[in-house]
This record gives sequence, C-alpha cells and structure tokens, in this order.
Amino acid sequence: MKPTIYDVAKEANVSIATVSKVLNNTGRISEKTKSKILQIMKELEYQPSSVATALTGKKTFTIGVLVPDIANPFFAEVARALENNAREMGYSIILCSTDYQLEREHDYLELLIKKQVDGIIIATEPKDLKKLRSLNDRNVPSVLFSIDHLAIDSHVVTTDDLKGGYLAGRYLIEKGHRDFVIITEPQRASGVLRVEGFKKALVDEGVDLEGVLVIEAKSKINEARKAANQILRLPKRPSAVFASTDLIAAIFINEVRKAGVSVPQDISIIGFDNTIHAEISDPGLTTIAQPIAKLASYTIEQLLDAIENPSIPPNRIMLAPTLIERESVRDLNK
Amino acid sequence: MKPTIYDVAKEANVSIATVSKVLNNTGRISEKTKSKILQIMKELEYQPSSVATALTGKKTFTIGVLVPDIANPFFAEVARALENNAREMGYSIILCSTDYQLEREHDYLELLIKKQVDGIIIATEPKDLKKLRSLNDRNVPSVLFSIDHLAIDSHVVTTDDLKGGYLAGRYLIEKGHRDFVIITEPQRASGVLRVEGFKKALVDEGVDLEGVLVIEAKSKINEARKAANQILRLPKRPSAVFASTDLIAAIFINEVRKAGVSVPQDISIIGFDNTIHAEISDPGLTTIAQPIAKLASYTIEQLLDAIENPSIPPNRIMLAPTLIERESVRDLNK
DNA sequence: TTGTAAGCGTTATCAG
DNA sequence: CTGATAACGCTTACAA
Repeated sequence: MKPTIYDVAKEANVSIATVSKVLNNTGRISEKTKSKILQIMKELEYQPSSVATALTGKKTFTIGVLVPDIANPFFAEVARALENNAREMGYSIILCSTDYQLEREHDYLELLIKKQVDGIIIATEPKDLKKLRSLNDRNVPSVLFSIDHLAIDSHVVTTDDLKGGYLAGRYLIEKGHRDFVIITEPQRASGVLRVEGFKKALVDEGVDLEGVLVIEAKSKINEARKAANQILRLPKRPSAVFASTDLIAAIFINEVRKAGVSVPQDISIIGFDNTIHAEISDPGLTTIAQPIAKLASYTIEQLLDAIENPSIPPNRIMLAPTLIERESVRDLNK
Repeated sequence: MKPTIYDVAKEANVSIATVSKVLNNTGRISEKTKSKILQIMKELEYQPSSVATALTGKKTFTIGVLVPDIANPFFAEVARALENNAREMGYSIILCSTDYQLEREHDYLELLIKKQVDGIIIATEPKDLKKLRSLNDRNVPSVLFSIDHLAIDSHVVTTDDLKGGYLAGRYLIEKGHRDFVIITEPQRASGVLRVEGFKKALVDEGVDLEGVLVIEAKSKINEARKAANQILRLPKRPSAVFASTDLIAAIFINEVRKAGVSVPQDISIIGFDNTIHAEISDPGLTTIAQPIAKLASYTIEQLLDAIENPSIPPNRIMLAPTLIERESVRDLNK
C-alpha cells in the first residue's frame, strides 16, 4: 500500500503536522527531526498525495489543454511546447482533443471543471461559447491560444495572423509575382485574418484583387489535393499560391509535380506554420513561422498569473510571425 | 464560488448523504426528492469534485501516458487513439513527453504517482527500470505500448515488429529485389526486431546477408538525410532500401530525387509505421502499418482490467502489422 | 520546536 | 427512505 503521512509520522515518532511542515518547509523544525523525517520518507518512498493536497490547498497543479486534433503537426508542436513550459512550473497537462466537435468540447470542459484544474488553455476554435463563458463565473482562468474570440473574456496569446499574411504577400510581390491564388481553411478565424493580411499586402503594392482566386479547403490530405488540382486546371495558371497551412502547401507541391509542373520554376508557393512538412518537403517550403515556443511560454505565464490573481483583466498578447525562406518561391526579378 | 454538495443539500432541505445517493444512484430515494435534488443541481450548475471523490473512492479516473515525443507523428497518432479510447471509458489522460531523457521519465513517473493516476501507459523505451518496477510494488497498473521489456512486469500490447520486418523483406523479394540496404534506429528495441525480421525473410528466400549493409540513423531529419546520401555514394547502389520509420523513408525519397535518382524507377524503398509522411510523400510510400487504433483499444482494455483486478498476471498481446502498398517499390519482374 | 484538531468535498456505514 | 458521522490524506491555525 502507498504510504501516507501517518506512516511517516509513526515511523519517526512525531505528529503528522511535523511531517507536513518539513514537507512544505513551513514553520520551524529542528535540523535533527527534519533530517530524520526526510530519511524516513526516502526509506518508505513516500510521495505526498496531490489529491489530498488539492482538497485542502485548493490547487491541483493541473491544467487542461483543448486542441482540435493532436495528430495535426501544428498542434502536436503546440502541445509539446505547452507541456514543456507547464512542467517547468510544476504543472501537468490533461490533453483534450475536441476533434472540432461541439459535443466533445462541451464534455471536456465539464470534465475539466470536475477535475478542478487550475486553468484551461484553449487552442481550438471555440464552439461552446456558453460553457466557455461560464468558466469565468466559476473562476477558472483560461487563455486562448493562437485564436481569438471577442465574445470570450479570456486572456489571449496569439500570432499576428494578419501580419503573417501580409508578410507572405509582400514577399511574393518583392519576388516579382503578380498573379495569385489563395487556398484557405473556411470558417477558421485565423485563416480569414491570414487571407486578409495577404490581400492587404497586394493592395498596398497596387495589385488588383479582382483577379485573385480564393479556394477553400480544410487542412486535410484529400481536400488539399482537390484544391491543388483545381489550380492546375485553371485556364490561366497563377505565378504564385498562398496556402494557409503547410500541409496544404506540401501536398500542393507533390500534386503539382505529379502533373509535370515544377516548383518553383513553373509555380511558386508559400505556406504557413513552419511545421515539419515545410522542412521535409522538396523543395523546402518557404513559409510563415508562428513563434510556437514563445507563444507557449507567454501562455503559461499568463495562465499562472491569472491563477495567482484571478482578478487581473484579460490581456491580449500578439506575437509577430516571421518568414522562413526556403526554396519554394521563384525570384522573377532574376 | 463552486457549489458543493452542501450547497445542494441545504437548498433541497436534505442531508448531504441523500444528495450523494442520487449522485451515485445508490440506496433508495423517493422519486420526489430525487427529482427535486436533480433540479437543484441543474440550477446551481453543480459538478461534483472529482478530487474529493478520488480521496474517498480511491480512483482518479486519470491515466498517465508516457511518450518520447508528441511531435513525432507516430506518437501523435498514438496519443490520439489512446485519448479516444480512454475518454469513452470515462478516463482522461495526462500527457508526459520524456524527450528520451531518463530524468524526465523519472520525474514524470514520480509525478504520476503523486497524482494518484489509476494506471500508466508507457509508450517510450523505458530507461528508469528501477522506478518502473516500483510501480508494481505500489500497485499502479501499467501497460507497455508498442514496446517490450522483459525486465518489467507489466502488461504488454505491441505490434509484432519481427513480423513487420519479415513482411517488408518478403515483399521486396517478391518484387524481384536482391540487393538491400537497411536504415535503422540504433538502440531501439523495436528497430532491432524489425531488422531481424527483415533479415529472416531474406534468409528464408536464400539471399546472402553478407551483402546487406545496415546504416544506423535516428528518426530525425538530418540523420535521415545523412543516411540517404551515404547510400547515394555507395559504389554499388542497392535496388531496395528498408527504412525502419516512415520519416526516414520520406526524407530518403526527397534526397534521392534531388540527386536525380528516381523512386521507384532507380531505387525502391519501404518504410514502417504508416504515418502521414507515408501518405503524402511522392511517390506514395509503401510501408508497414501498425494497427494503432486496435493497439490503443487493447491497451486501454488491459489497463482498465488491471485497474479493476490488480492481481491478474501480465498479459502480452501482439498484434499483426500489415503491408500498405503504394508506389515506392518497383516490380522488377515486369 | 512540536502536537492537537478542524476542515477540504466526497462516499459509505449505520441508525432511525 | 433519509440522516448522522467516520474516513480519505493533507494543510494550517492555534495550543502546548
């Protein structure tokens, strides 16, 4: 059986209060009893039950992380970064994949409340706004990660998607491109912003938006393939494509090659997220990188702040993305 | 403040015992008080604290999952499958990435014990054998997922890696190949088995192992690139390559193409795991698929069994992998 | 410096 | 059918 504080106390001939004190370094204990107790804890391999601690101390040192799909490389990276930061601060993470389903999101939120997590990180486009708002009433701090939603009164840590799109647009124009197609995820707020930023760059550079086709595709293999082939069949092929995720871009490269069209000689493409797909694709994919590690550390920081001090007003932190230059965009000026 | 069972009881003019009973459907309660209490729970948005429940009931309905790296697509799939199965059974998952480090593995195991998880799934090559064995003494059930270790007295649910390697070998031979190079991860037990199975197939078909080069590379981008280029520089190029992971194989395809060598016309390759890399690579990667979904459901099943009945002896379940045929292997018979 | 005892939110065992 | 009450393992005044 797992030893309890009573076992340690008995073995050391002291009271449980004394044991508790050396455990938490509170109060004053003589070096002698302290070392004795420490010794006995070692021998018994005693581990305090954080369940019991949580019941008194009101903290579970656990945070819930809601992602749409952990098998998506971007969210896998996010989960890893969040977990890392959380661990360093003594917190562990309950993983919740909503699979983009309202019901799962709802159920997980209830679960997290039941489990008394100290805070929640939401990295999935929220659907159950009502439940989400009720978190505030229940004093469960939350941070929106890489998404934004005005209807929710949470802290927000996100990439400046608008700027990311702008970076992509300006880069393509600098490289001499003038005819574009955009592939974007429908109904995803960040996707909309990315496209908006992209278009803004075009406008600023005097490109007519009339001629810019926007194709909708989810970041899934078959939808991306369909979009790629749709572009291939276009009467007038664009010189460059802006894809709102790397997966879409990577698949575009492959589909296009199969059709005998080469990247970047015949057509250029730029992605978004800088996931592993961008790194291993051939040619290497030029893309917009979200500063995942930094986003994660800010997110954990915000959340822990909010846990310590529930009354602080919701902050919004927006980090700048950067352009990672690889080989998927041709320089038409040369 | 979060309502407790006392709030509900007071509001309903009953004792907490009664509330507890309707909560758990135990004992006999009149329909009238029952519905009244249910009603009040709704109004108050009452959620029983699973922390408190855990303290009495001895169960947390939480399980720990140790993976080496969640950003590796294989483990991301694994995590998703495990999470899915666990959720259906009312359990949630604490995600622990060891990053292949002994220290993290150790720390996470201690943490999981502190958190009183009901069970632990180990999907990372175990390093801290001592700690791991102590799980048994502490009556924390565990299941090894997709790995095997004789020194540990846990349940095991794994793919038959030996057979997987064998499948790959036999397939290549059927397609007329006779000259092979193997790229494998060093110091990973499953990698060793895969190679062993592969070699066994060759021997069974009368191929001389003398001529088979084995290159070691971790499943990381740069190591895989190095291995690929090493093969390209070989005086006598093999007709087929067996890579022990899809990532290695996918990168091989790209590197080789950059060198003007084409897959499968000039050289064939077969991977392992059937991750997204296999699906999106160009050409599609023929690979050995681990039955992740089934592995996951068996794993959860075993773990829950062990939780219910800690005395059952360790089972070892070995599921058969299957070969997924795509376009990366040339049929030399034609 | 150390010990006693109340309290955290449940469940479960007895009484009524 | 319903209600006291102990127990779970720990923290924290307050006493000694």
